[in-house]
Amino acid sequence: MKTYHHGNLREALIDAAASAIVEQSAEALSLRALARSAGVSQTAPYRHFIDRNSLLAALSQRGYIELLERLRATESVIGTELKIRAAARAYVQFAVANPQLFKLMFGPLLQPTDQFPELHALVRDCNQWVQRTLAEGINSDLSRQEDLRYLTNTAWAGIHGLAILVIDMPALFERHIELDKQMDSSVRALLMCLGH
Amino acid sequence: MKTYHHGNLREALIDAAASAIVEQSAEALSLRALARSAGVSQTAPYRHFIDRNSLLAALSQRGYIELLERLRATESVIGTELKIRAAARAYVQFAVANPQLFKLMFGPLLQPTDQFPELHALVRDCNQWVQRTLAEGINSDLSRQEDLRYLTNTAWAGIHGLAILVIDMPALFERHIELDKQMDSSVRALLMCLGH
DNA sequence: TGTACATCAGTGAACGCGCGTTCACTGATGTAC
DNA sequence: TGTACATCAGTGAACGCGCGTTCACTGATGTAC
Repeated sequence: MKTYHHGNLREALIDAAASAIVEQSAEALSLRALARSAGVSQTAPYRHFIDRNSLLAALSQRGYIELLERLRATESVIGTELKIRAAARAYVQFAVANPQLFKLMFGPLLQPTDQFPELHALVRDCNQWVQRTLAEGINSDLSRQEDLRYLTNTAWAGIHGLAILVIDMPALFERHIELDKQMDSSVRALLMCLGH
Repeated sequence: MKTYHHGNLREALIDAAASAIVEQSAEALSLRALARSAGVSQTAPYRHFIDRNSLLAALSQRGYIELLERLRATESVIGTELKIRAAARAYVQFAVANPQLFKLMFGPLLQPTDQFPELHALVRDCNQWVQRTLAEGINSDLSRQEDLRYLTNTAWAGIHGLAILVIDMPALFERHIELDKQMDSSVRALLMCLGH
């Protein structure tokens, strides 16, 4: 059964990392542990990744791909407000479902991402998707193009901050606070700030 | 000059930690390095802290004390909107000035804080101050008390998210984005969401 | 004022740990003729 | 179809690192009489 050649070690290692990051922070992941859980010697990973950060970059990439999928899936929603709402919820739900991965993706560990071109492109795609979607949701005349960016940043910060607070300060959301209602409240604020 | 007894090693170690955290994340701080930079053997810290986390908790405490000072200093501002604005700016400015410390304070490393009663009390004070200040700034009738909390969480998330994005995704704020203007935009959104 | 002694705050050696990475290697696979 | 050989994807030992923490210790300080 066991072959000398694994066949798909690269993917298997990223799988192992994806499992491990459910319970530990990305900083706590070690190449050796991942190799172990893929059933392979500790030096085998170096056939597929030049170093530890390259593997983490691949993991982050996978996260961005899933996040983008979830976000793009909301494009079919009809109506500006409902669309924005669906996108914001998808964003927060992804973060809550994958807290450590989310923090790897939006954290400083792999930044700047210039070193990892594929990841870099995905980060850019994701940022652009968010900015564009929010910009399209704006319902008021802006005197200048520049103001648009401040507005979309503000809106994004509201959603991103909710995600981070839920992950890092769970105590805030314990007493009778339901995440669904909290998201509704935040989405309402977001829409208001976009002029709805 | 050098005495065998340091005299104030406890504070000196926290000082060293405060210096070190300017450039590294809290995770990267090591007791040994801090002892070294305090000019003391690597085991000396154990006279003052039972373990590494206790020292980090003391550092976090100091951060909360400063943040609370900065926030309380805004209480003298006259006028609800200006007061909220000043508080939000103080919060973000503290985060930007002390990014790694801010992340230690609001991050998962020391959470739950039950283990460190003094820190725990400060965290609670800070949360309460923020919630109360935002609640006092609300300018609309709320049908139920419960809704208040969702609203203040939303408002806080907006500010906290801005702080985190500025720290972790600096690329977002590079092109012609001025932090001051961004804060104004976020504060405007915050006030709008509180009913102004 | 002097002395015996308890206590406090340091020291330095050592333990055991897991890590990232390099190195020379070997077994498996694919390909040219 | 068979064989020689290049290439690929693993192995296992080893290096050097810094860490948190424990231990028995010692020098400095404070205090009771």
